[in-house]
Amino acid sequence: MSKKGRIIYHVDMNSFYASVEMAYRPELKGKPVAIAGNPEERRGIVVTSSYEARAKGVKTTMPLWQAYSHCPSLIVLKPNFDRYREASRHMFSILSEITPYVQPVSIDEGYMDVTDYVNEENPIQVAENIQKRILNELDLPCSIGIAPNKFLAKMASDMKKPMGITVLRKREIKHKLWILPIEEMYGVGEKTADKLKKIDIETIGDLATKDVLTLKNLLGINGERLHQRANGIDDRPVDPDAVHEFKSIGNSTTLPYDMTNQTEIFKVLNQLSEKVAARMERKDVVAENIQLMIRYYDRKTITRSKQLNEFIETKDEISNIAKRLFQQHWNEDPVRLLGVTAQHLTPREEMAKQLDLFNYEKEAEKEELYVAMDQIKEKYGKDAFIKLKDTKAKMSTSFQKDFLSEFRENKKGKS
DNA sequence: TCTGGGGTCCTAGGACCC
DNA sequence: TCTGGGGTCCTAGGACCC
Repeated sequence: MSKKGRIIYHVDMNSFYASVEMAYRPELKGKPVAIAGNPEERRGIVVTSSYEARAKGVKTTMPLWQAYSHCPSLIVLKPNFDRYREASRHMFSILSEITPYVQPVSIDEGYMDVTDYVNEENPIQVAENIQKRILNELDLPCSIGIAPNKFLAKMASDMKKPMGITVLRKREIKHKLWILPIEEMYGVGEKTADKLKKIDIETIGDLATKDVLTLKNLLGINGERLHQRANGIDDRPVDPDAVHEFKSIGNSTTLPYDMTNQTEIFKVLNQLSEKVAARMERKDVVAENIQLMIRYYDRKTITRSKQLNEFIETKDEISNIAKRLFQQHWNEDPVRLLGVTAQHLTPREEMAKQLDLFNYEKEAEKEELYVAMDQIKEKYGKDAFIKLKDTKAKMSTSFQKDFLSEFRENKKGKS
């Protein structure tokens, strides 16, 4: 597939959680609605809010009390993740009717490569149909960006909300993209924006026309990449399989109050480990690394991990490692948040293959060891060999390895 | 009485091997 | 009796996104 002629959509649901709630309860329509983690507690923050709430100054990640102060009539709801997942599945199934090249990137957005499924003439028409179907079948608004690559499609879908369809062609970059402030660029967060502003980069255009070397020195490889993106270059393919490739599964929780009692803390670690184990089982994966996260009362956060030389999967295996890590690294300060994450995941089927290979290698090594010993017997006589055999039982694995590599070297030298 | 919970990717130093 | 450079793994932390 040629890179030049791609047509990529980025479909982005508008204030997704709030919109789903409004679809379920139409009486909420037109009202300021916010979804918050735990509305009963002071620690809740706004996860999503309706456009009516946003108009009053309510913003994502804002603490609830602050949101109320901006908008006293705010209706705050608990998240119903099952509903959101259900709506998400339905939405993606609509997209998948157009093309199999659909890559979900989160619960409420995804990319589509429609190059082979859309005539040159009608990409906008196709996008309109998608938008209408999602609205008719789910009562949910979305915005769609249409562009020759993922980055531009992502930026385009942000340009008109809600219910927008925006085309961003290569030749329109200068007047549609470059005029945007640098902090609106996907991939530029607070820290990077600050750094860029220090060298007088205020807009995406400033970034695009800056020399790459300066950017590389400032931001490393990311500087190079951002420069490319700002110039409309992005070759990343739409990868429908990316969803299945899990790198980690973790659960974390901000504690109802700061804890210093280890028994209480261990109880939480058990609960978190149980959740992680359950999700691992659902995804049918095993882990080789466990990470513990501790956030202290002052928000200072540390992560500590343990690489294992075996595959683990049960809640006890996970929680034992998490608890050990905790004991090793806790500084006895009050703990605000705990997290347990399983990393280096392997699908169970692949694990079986890997174990087979491992065993095979062990067997092969054993064979080699025997051959080496036979040679020693020949060379130095039976007595020497018997002595060697006695010590063999005491040989550590690492010693055996050294022994083998030496043997291999000698063999190489001879042949 | 600020700031959740789910992730991904990158960096950088030290260990270890060749 | 002095000392290179590349590759990979492990660990910890940081930036970013939704």
